[in-house]
Amino acid sequence: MSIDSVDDARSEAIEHLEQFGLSAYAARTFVALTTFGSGTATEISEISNVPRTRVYDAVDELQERGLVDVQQSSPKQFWAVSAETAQRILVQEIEHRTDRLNSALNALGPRQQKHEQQGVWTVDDQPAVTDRVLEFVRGADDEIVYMTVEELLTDDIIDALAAAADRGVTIRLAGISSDVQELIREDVPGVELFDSMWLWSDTPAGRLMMVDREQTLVSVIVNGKASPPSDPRSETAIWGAGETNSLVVVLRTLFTWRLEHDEVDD
Amino acid sequence: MSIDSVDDARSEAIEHLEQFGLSAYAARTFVALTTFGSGTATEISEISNVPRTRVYDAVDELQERGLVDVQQSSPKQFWAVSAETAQRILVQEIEHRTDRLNSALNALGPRQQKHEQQGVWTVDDQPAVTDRVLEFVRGADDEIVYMTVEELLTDDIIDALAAAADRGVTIRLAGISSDVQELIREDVPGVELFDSMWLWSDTPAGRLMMVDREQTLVSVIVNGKASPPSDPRSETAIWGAGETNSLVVVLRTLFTWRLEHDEVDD
DNA sequence: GTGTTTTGTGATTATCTGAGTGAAATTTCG
DNA sequence: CGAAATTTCACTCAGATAATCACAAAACAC
Repeated sequence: MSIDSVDDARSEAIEHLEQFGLSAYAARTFVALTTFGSGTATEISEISNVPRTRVYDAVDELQERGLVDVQQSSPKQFWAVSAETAQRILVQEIEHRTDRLNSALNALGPRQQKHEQQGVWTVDDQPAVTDRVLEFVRGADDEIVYMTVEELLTDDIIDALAAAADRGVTIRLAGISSDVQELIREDVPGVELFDSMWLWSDTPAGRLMMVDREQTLVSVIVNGKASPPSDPRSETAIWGAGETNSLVVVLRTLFTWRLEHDEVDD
Repeated sequence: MSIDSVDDARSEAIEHLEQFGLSAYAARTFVALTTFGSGTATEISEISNVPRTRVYDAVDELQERGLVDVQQSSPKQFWAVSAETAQRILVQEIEHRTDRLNSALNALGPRQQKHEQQGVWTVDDQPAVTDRVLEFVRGADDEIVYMTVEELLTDDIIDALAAAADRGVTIRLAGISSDVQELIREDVPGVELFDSMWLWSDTPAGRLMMVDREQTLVSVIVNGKASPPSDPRSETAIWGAGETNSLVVVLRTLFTWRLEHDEVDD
């Protein structure tokens, strides 16, 4: 293990600890202590570059979080919990927080979801688009039509589709190469696969979906812009909901025609 | 649901969102949007007290985290994801972070744990003490002696003890009322229970433990100080490790005598 | 089409937290 | 007791973020 890789790990650990709400001093102190297990303020200061006089504050902070124990002697000795224990402590804090956040948000009164909407919303970045797709799939009652390319048919989406199928939702999938079709059939029983070459046969792909004929989403990969090989996950989507929503109307027309036409071939 | 309870939930949600790294404006904007589902900058400003001109920055921040979608019209409309989705997004971020943190910490080189130590370390607050107890139990190889009162024999400790018993560690427990003894026997097969009235029969209880005869921990409940009914979870412990550690030597002597003496009665 | 209001963007100021520094108080040890 | 180290405390400074303001662009009213 080279000096650099240790230094990298060190600064990465510090960075992440700060994101858990620790001060810079506390984070650096903890990392210093973790490499040794224990040490005095002077020792900590030397390898962490934390001013010696402020090590004590940093340790106080860590102690309150249960990450460090102290030996009441002079000079004081400080001891850090193991990486595993630290992780356990931090994760537990987070879980507690997410629970409280969730109940607080729900206490604000469940708002009226879905239903009629006028405009069209835009979502940026692939993870966010995937989130929206998942949300739609999870809320589906009757039918899901989903056209995409394999790169965008990730495991979490397949799982959500399978769950929807389980509760009786009709799944209609398109855009899958025949190789993958078999796999999908196994994972999502009852899925209905149909061709879709009439669209983006070779274009910079995206997704196209309709749920219960009243929610629709269209996305495109937009890495054609500045730097093609830079970030392949730049995707932009628009979506709309409601019987009379313009985007819904357009896509429903398209899909309906396509699906009916398909039934003949099938 | 009264105004106050809604307000409470609101500020609590804001507080927690900030702890996830959101700015105050972003947090308040998100909460405002969550109550409505969607709205314009002016509407958001009115109920969130975020300066209208700053709502846009706040929304940018939320958009980058995938918590809000935008409608490109004038006036712009903003839409917030559901509480469930928000939680999913945030938890996923956190999980990613803890993974990276853990590997970074482990990359710092596993330090030499346990072994000979000179002094005794002090731990404050009940959760932290429990953490240390758990750490000891998990690292036990041969034998665990644990004396405590029922309040401090929580489920996670019982689980850890059961796991230790599974891998062949001898468990010797004391301080349990006979009512609970039966339960313990079921959860931790092979556990050895012995009496302990010679200590703290009715005193402000604590814990006393020894692992592999080379790690020991003593704790006391200290709520006798300022306000008795204030915080019942104020516990302070000291622990030490190593064959020759003074605390270990003392406790080992006590325990050894006690255990041998006990065998006769048993 | 023009004047007025609303909306969006950018620049500017104020406030606050936390990093960094240094001076006193305490302790240890010769 | 005095010197050196340790520990605590008070203070300055910088960067971030909250808050305000000024202006351009768009929508609306008439």
